[in-house]
Amino acid sequence: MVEISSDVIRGYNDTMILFILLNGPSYGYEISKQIKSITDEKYVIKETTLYSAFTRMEKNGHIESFTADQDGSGNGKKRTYYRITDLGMQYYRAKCEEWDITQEVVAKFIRH
Amino acid sequence: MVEISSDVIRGYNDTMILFILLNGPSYGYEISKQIKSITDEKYVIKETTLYSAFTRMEKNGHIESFTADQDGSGNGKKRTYYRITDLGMQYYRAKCEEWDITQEVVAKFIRH
DNA sequence: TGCCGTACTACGACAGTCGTACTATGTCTG
DNA sequence: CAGACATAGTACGACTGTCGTAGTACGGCA
Repeated sequence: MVEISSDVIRGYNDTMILFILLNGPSYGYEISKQIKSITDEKYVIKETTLYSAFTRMEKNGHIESFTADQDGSGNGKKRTYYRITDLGMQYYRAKCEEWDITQEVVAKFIRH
Repeated sequence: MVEISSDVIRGYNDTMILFILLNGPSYGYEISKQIKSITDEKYVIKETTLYSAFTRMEKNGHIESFTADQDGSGNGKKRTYYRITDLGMQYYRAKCEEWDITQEVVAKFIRH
């Protein structure tokens, strides 16, 4: 099994998180499970990486947080949800474009 | 012009350097120029990044250094050349495989 | 009762990149 | 002839993102 080094993904964790949030607000634990399942467990984001990404991204204005119950009962435990902002959308789109270039560039140095 | 963030390339600088060295020994300034030209100036490695990569890679045993004159005259200024080692070759091949997986994984989070 | 899953927070370490600055030589140009 | 520019580096400290470790707290299930 080829392991993906974090140095490669570094710079795309935020993009992955934003991608998940395109489908509506979500929260830490759920996002980490989705990343795991989307990648067939080829990439599993570390908890600390994820939560520190939230802090950074909220500071950047790419996401907004709000708290809500786990169910709709109004008495349940609270969870911190995040939603993507307009700025986050812009950032996401820019990252997608950047990815195209990056792929091209790196490919020139790959020989099988 | 889409700029490639260093966080993405991080982890592939070494691979790029090794790729250049596949064609025989080379030295810092030459390698940086080659990376620039191969990528049509889409990626330009910083001097400090390059030279600190050399130190790291030699410590890792991925490259070996030796000094030689600029020309064959025997009186010229010395340059530090680097050549790829067997271990470096192995590392390079592993990185190429890793890249395939990385591409796949990141692609799942890209939407145009 | 104790463990697993959920849902986090805190803290400090580490690696790689980058800005800045400095040295030194050779060549080209006005 | 002076000054700019290309060549070929070294030194040092700052910064960012990731990660290891640890701890909290609640619910459900065996």
